[in-house]
Amino acid sequence: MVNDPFRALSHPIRRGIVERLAEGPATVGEATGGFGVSKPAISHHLKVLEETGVVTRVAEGRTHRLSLEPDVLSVAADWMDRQRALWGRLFDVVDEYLKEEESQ
Amino acid sequence: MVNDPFRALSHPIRRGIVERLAEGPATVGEATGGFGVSKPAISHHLKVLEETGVVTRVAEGRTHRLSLEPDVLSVAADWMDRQRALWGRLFDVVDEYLKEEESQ
DNA sequence: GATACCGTTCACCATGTGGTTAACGATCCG
DNA sequence: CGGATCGTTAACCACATGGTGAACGGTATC
Repeated sequence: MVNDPFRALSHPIRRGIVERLAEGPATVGEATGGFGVSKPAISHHLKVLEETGVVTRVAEGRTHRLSLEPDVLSVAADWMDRQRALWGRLFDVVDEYLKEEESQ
Repeated sequence: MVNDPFRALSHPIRRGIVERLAEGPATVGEATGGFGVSKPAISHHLKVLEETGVVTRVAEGRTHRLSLEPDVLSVAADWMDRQRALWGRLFDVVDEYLKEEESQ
């Protein structure tokens, strides 16, 4: 299960990187500054984001330009939507049950 | 970061359990059958789901009734929605970036 | 009471994860 | 050329994760 967007999002630093890239492409330095960890640690998180397909990278001179891959993230977003649709229906079932209780 | 729904969802077996519970409460056996791992492994995954607040449990005789906690899962679902709203605008951002490149 | 069943805990193991410092390669700039 | 900058790789470490078989505690069933 190497290509798993949920795995990519399971660490707060990686979610932070995704948040910044959701606003637009950025270099490694721009996208990862201020997390309070060393550069190798950042490099590792970027590797995970690349392996899972969430982020792509293009070398530009001595910097790298990072971009989000919405299609891959959509796999996770769509899964969440499907589950939410189901558990939302559970609320309705409970509501109906409670109304039936009241009317008796 | 112990109470992190993303951590709960980072393993396919735990997502499978969530999928089943999204259709309604179930016992451990009902919710976790057929994953092809031993009972201790299942027990551990349930522990993670409980620790992260995604699942609650009520003992009923010798079985346990598991229920989903939508509020906790909504934290993850809402985050995904916010990001998706941002990366939905991303196509325009990329267009602008490419136009700036061309005009230079 | 004996036995089967549901699910957990215990002890253990292999691997993965996340972090560090040090060194490196490549690129830009004086 | 020489030095600063961007980001990676290498080597290492501590801890978390995910799995197993064995044993256990309650609860139902006969």
